[in-house]
Amino acid sequence: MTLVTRLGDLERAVMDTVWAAPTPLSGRDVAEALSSRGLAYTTVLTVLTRLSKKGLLQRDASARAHTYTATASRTDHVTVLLQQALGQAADRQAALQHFARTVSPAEALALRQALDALAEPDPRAPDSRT
Amino acid sequence: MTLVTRLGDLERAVMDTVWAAPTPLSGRDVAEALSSRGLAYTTVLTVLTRLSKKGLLQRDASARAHTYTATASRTDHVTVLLQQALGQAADRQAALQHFARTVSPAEALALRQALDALAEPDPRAPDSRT
DNA sequence: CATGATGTACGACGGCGCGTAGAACTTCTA
DNA sequence: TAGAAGTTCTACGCGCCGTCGTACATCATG
Repeated sequence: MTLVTRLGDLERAVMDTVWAAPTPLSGRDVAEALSSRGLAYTTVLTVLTRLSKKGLLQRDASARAHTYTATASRTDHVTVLLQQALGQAADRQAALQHFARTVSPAEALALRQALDALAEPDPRAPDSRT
Repeated sequence: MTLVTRLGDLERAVMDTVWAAPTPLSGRDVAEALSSRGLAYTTVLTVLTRLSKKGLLQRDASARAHTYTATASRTDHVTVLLQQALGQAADRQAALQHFARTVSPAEALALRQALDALAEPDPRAPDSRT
């Protein structure tokens, strides 16, 4: 089985469209968003269906025009990709360290913050809502 | 053009073999290493050639039996994969932060160390070889 | 109710990447 | 000089993906 990761160009464009939308989209919606590609409507439908079968989209068929939502956020998806990439390493830690040296300063900072938040699991009382 | 990333199963196995070897390998060497797959010798040769064309291997044709070396270390390769994955994100920093929360404690530590080393660019004198 | 309009489902085709390998051609080497 | 050992080239099959067309279902309306 191919990793869930495998996305073609059009598939990615469709996912981007869905991810960018705040609400479920119909095939027509997606087709319109991608109108610059001059695709046949059914082409978009096919891709939508394939993405659903791959588990990346969830279809709501209650209405006549089915609507689609992403099953995972784009960030979640990227995390999966990152983990998969990391899985290719012989030495995961070494790979991470090497990778850390390739990110931008801003990204390094963001990373550090996330790690800090991990290390100090909310020192304040659980309901410090005062 | 497909990203340099795309490796098939056999291609990956071949790369793993080459990466694991301390010295350039001949087609015969690789074929032997993968003998458990019962592949024809020419199959291995074909893959070796394809990987060379993809730039992942460098061929030394000086001897009769050509030898192959990886053009990048496995860790370098993984770094490319990680960057590519990250490139899929809409918000790279957010993606990294999300990712940071998914790594193991040991990996988090390794990451932090690398980031620390980045922040404090070698306080000691350049040639502190004493 | 008859008819478009709008939608979905299914099947197809072409191209490409990858696993797989045989055949042909080139060198060594005993 | 005849094999052995290597390489190159060509090719086939399959699965994925872009791309649709067609057939069938359903809805809104005059």
